[in-house]
Amino acid sequence: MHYAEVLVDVANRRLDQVFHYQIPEGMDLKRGMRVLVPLQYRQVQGVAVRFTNELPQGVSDRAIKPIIGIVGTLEIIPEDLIDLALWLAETTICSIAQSLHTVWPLLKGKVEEWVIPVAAKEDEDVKTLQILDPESYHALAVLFRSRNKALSLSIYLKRSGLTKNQVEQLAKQGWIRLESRFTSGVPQSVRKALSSGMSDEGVEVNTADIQRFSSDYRRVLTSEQSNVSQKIMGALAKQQYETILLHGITGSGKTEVYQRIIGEVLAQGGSAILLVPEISLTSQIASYFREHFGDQLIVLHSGLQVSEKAKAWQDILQGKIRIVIGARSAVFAPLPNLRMIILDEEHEGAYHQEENPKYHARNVARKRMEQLRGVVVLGSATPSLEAYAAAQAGKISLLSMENRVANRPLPPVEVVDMREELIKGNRSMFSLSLQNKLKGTLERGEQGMLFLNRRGYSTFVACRECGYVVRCSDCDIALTYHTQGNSMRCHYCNHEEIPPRTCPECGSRYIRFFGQGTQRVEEEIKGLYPAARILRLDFDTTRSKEGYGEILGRFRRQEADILVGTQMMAKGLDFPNVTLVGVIAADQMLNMPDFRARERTFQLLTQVAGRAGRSDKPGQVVIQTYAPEDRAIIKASHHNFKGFFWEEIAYRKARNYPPYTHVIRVTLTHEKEDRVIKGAHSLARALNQGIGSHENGNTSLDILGPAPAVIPRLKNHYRWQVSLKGKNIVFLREFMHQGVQRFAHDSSSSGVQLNIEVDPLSM
DNA sequence: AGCACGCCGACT
DNA sequence: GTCGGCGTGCTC
Repeated sequence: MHYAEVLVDVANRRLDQVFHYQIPEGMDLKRGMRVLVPLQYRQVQGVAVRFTNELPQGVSDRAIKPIIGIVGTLEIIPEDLIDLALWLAETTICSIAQSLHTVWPLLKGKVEEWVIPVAAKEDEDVKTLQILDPESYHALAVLFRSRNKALSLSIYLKRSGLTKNQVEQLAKQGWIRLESRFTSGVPQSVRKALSSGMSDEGVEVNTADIQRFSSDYRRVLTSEQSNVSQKIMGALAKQQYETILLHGITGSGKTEVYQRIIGEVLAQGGSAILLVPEISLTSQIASYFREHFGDQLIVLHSGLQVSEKAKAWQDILQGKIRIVIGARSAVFAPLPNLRMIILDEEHEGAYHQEENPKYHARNVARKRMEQLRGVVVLGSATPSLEAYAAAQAGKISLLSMENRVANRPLPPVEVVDMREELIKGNRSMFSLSLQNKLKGTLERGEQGMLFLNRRGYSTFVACRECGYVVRCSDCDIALTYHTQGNSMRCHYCNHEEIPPRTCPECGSRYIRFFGQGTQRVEEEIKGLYPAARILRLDFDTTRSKEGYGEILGRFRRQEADILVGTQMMAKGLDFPNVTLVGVIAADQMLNMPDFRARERTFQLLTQVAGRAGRSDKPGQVVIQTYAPEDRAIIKASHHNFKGFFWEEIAYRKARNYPPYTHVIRVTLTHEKEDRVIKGAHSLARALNQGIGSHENGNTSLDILGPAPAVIPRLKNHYRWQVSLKGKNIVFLREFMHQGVQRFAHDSSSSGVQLNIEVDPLSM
């Protein structure tokens, strides 16, 4: 007997195994095909992954059901991508259904029940029914009146007002037939949507950036650039997997290197993927590459319409496209003969996906290139400690570019100690030095950028009498005051409240706003320089008002003198007239309760500082801080990445933090507190059972918790945590996987949601 | 996930 | 008595 092994498309850990089905006579089933299969009471989609003559123990031959049919015969999932999906589910500990959908988005579409009237019953019998059972008659009339004489069950239930049971009764009596149909998620109108000639995201293309890139493109490569390109081409020629870290300071011209090496990949008949951290950055870099590579190139990211994405995928599969530029999800692009994946700004957190499967594009790129024997290039001016440490350990290669292209100097950075400002009697948000420099910048008709990594007006609202802090009723998070609408908002769930006039705890009138946000910066600038024109760039303004591109466009056209914003202002922006950059409170990031806070502060300061003086006008940077002696601030002010790296990596090693250790964190959530607590204890027990049954004698392993999560309640759900900590990530994953499987079979697990994070980026 | 089965409290 | 809520179990 020949069976097909099928992965079913149901996002549940308990179904993460192959199910065996009979292959009906005459069915031409191939590996990677999508199939419709019966699973208990329903029919589900699945992917045929293997053929076998054997059944696993405990599965009897009589239990095996036949495959119902093949779905979309043309779309066969390539073998390496099936393996990639299995690897992804294993390494991120998510369900196989979730990883399959991520690796192969064409899997969308669903099985639906349809109601079809039985033709023979239409005339005489229906009239009889009208007399005997008027209610059913009306329900049937709905169906016979519908245009195609068939409706999906869900629509039919709404229109007829029947319950599912009543519909099944009608089916038993022979009036109607119930049938499962597969509705593909890809509309036929695909072509139409794409021929209208929009830019890649339907966003206005930024001409200033295109011009900048174009002039760069015509330039001959510097010796550093061509040297580095040669070395990467050498790696490519070996036809072996290799990861190369390209550390090049801001303005050293990494983009031209990417262009040169992608050209080489194409010349060898291969194809390549270039990843950028954010969707907003794809269009400008794509315009630059399009000048050279024309329509062999496509932009791919999650912001595209379903139809656009489907069309793009079809073009890629048919070999019409050889370069894909996109955000992290583009790392899965099924390019034939893929030889290279480049991650620009590899240190960016946006390469990590927060939803299942919680993957890091860097790891996926490495896996794909291992499979296909290609090259991964990681580019950054401020590499992640992880990547640079791997390079120092010889696990990946390191190439450096230490000079800027036109020999433009990096801007001088002044660090201001805000404690001294207070001693001087200056109680404003701005140091005297920053005030002076702002004044000069405005007088010269130049522009400035002010950076504060906190939106809203103030960070919390509290009573000065009793210390009561206003918190979100669903999340237990301190609410942030926004002048807009005079409201307090929860930055986790967006819950909104009017601030109280008196303290709800003690009744005092001393309710005050503490801390500072971007709205407050805007207001204070207006007070100091009434004539200055100000724009604000943060989550609130980009969402509610004109949006990101619009605000940047206005600033670029110099319709404003000062741009106030959060970290979304730091990335890849190039405004020639900006000569002053001020960081209002560098400590805000530095003091986050996270061992990576210092690394992030260094990266952000370096990037923000890089916004000043990008043309021939000299730039200057002011960093305000209460911790001027901190290494992140000192090294960033000296533009000294290597110095920072060696100090910080020593600290990580001494404290046994990543990359010297690994963590898997599980957050359990449920509406009811007692259910989460029970669940968390049960999971901890399930994990503890693993100790001893494993050969973990010389492998370090700690089980931490169960304990309430850092945010104990979020969106009306209680949260508890259990974590694993240890040296060997492969062992940790396997250990956790088995623990979770045991937990899933425990009764206290039902209804409790698990959020599993392997090597979480923030702790 | 999605469905059936079985067990308990509050209604005609 | 029985309706319906929820906890439990199973899927080739």
